[in-house]
Amino acid sequence: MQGTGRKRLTIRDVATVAGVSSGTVSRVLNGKNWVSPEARTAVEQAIRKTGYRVNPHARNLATSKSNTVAFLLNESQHVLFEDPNFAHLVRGTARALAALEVHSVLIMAGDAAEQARAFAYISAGHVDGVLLAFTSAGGTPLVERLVDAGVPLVSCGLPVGDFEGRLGSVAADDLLGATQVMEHLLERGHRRIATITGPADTPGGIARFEAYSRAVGDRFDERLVVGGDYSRAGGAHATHALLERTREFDAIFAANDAMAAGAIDALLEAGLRVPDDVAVAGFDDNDFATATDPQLTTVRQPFERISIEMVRLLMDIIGGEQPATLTLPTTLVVRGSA
Amino acid sequence: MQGTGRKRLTIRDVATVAGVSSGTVSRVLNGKNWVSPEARTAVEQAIRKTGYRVNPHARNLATSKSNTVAFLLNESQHVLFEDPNFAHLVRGTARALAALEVHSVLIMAGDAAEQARAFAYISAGHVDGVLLAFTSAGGTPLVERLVDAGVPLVSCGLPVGDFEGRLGSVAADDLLGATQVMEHLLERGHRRIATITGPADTPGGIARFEAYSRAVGDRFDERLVVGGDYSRAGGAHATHALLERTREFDAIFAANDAMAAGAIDALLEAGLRVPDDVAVAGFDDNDFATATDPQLTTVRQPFERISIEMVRLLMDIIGGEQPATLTLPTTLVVRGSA
DNA sequence: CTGAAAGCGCTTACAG
DNA sequence: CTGAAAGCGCTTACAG
Repeated sequence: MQGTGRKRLTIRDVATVAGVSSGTVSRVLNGKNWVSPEARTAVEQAIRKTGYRVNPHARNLATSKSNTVAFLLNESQHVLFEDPNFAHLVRGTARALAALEVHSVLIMAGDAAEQARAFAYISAGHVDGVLLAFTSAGGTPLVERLVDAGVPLVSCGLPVGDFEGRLGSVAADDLLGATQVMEHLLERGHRRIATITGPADTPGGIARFEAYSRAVGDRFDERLVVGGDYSRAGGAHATHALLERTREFDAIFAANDAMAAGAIDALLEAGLRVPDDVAVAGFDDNDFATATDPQLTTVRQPFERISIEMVRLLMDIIGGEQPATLTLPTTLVVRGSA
Repeated sequence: MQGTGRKRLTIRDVATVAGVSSGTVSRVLNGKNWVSPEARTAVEQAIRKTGYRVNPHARNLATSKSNTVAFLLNESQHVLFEDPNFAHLVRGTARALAALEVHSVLIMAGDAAEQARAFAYISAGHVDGVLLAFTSAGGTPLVERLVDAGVPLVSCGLPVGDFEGRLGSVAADDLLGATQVMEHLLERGHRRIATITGPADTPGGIARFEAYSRAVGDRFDERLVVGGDYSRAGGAHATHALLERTREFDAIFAANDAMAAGAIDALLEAGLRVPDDVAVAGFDDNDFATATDPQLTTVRQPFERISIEMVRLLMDIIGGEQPATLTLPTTLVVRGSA
């Protein structure tokens, strides 16, 4: 990669220029303290002068670490690219990793063939650990193999399956968040609150519905519960289904913002006013929340912090710590829709 | 990564089990022919038995290659994730690379900081070459640095800027494709054809407009030309603008499918029928083309083949060949919209 | 066809 | 604080 065919510069070249041994060069490269100020500056100058760059392969071999972390996309691209939460997470973790000077790469593993390749790549030692988002059932086999192989792993949200204590995870407090919206809806005087749930095979979907059930208590009416798939179209569809069953509800709590946006679409289409006729609340506080009219009352997931903590946890695990689980608080964001 | 803390298996362990020297193990690993059938099977069995995996860092150091290629995302994620062409390309090239047993990683380089990190990562030798899609002006500086550093590179479409002969590229024949649609429109009897152009800083945008101009010839009327940004919303917006200027047109050629879909949105909204009042044609033949009603008449870009050729070209360049430029033919796809 | 050995470019105890 | 040296796990001429 050195432009012209020139032989690659090595640590020895730098040592020669600086008038020290290669061991010393390595020490300044790695920020060790057992280096005299003079030696250090001599080496630093030599590096600048020669344009030396360390050879990662040699370093990786010597340390048996790669100094890079993978963000694993174990879903079909399609699904992920449409999800703004996912974009936040990829961006946030990349930034957090960069601050620690560790590299990050994205690895796709949508179908079985890709999963096999991803496993080979990761377990061969190309990366020191892996970050994971939204593990749905489809990605579980890969995660299982990775965990079994002893690869440090942290996911956003608990993955489906039995991984207790074998991988780290950080998630927003779904129960708290959903309770916050429900209490807000109740405070505003709503008594017939419908809900559009998330998929039943996702921890978030389950917890948010649980909070809903507790909040409505005795008034629980299963006609007011309709299933969704976290997509905007799904939210609209669910709302239509709801409207066909009954018009006797004055609020909808959608398990995420995309579905809440879809609910508003459907409500407006049906000639209903939001929030006057029906209030709508979501969950996430992502791009969808401000793309509707009225904008969404919702629960903010602290993605920035989630990203940072995911990275911190992963680095801990790579460093030999036991995998921990972290739950972060959410905050209610009140806008026009409820 | 070896599950428990066991010492990592090496080629020597395999050699011992197989009763040969480590050199021989290496030879079968690398598919050399100077290995007797007996030795080969003995080694293969030993590998299976021990579960040995080669250490990529050691191999990379010895060969000074990484056997991995990067797909560089030198745009904000946002833009790319919404573009179905991009998804095809990433998927297609990953598959083509996999067939050659070379790894692929995605690297994001949206802002300046990420670009700097991407450059460091790539030029350090982590990858042997890089694939690039849709180089717009924003990504140019990075591409320039990479090219200067002698990194093998191939882009889909010619990048903006002066890179002649210094990077490979493969693209569909925009001029041909756009001419195909225009001729189809003309054959159907349309005489007042409007166009929604792509951004003027993209080669595709320029070529498609060029073909439009040639096709309309003397009848060129600048009121029928309106600028777009390749997005669906942009296409709708452009169409509204067009309708405000004049209603005297019987067809629209949009420079891509997303804008064509937007054009249909706007036309229907204005109470016009497609294709009866106004015919609409696009370019790409991607997911948008079949998501409209009526479905789009458009030009198919052979993404599958583009992907394969991009990889082939890149491997050639990595192998020491000079960067080549490849232009692939397009085909007209006639559906209901025109 | 195969073994012994050098070499890839670092890091890191080990002496001093 | 620093140098000499071993070691990381492969690949690849070089002999044979």
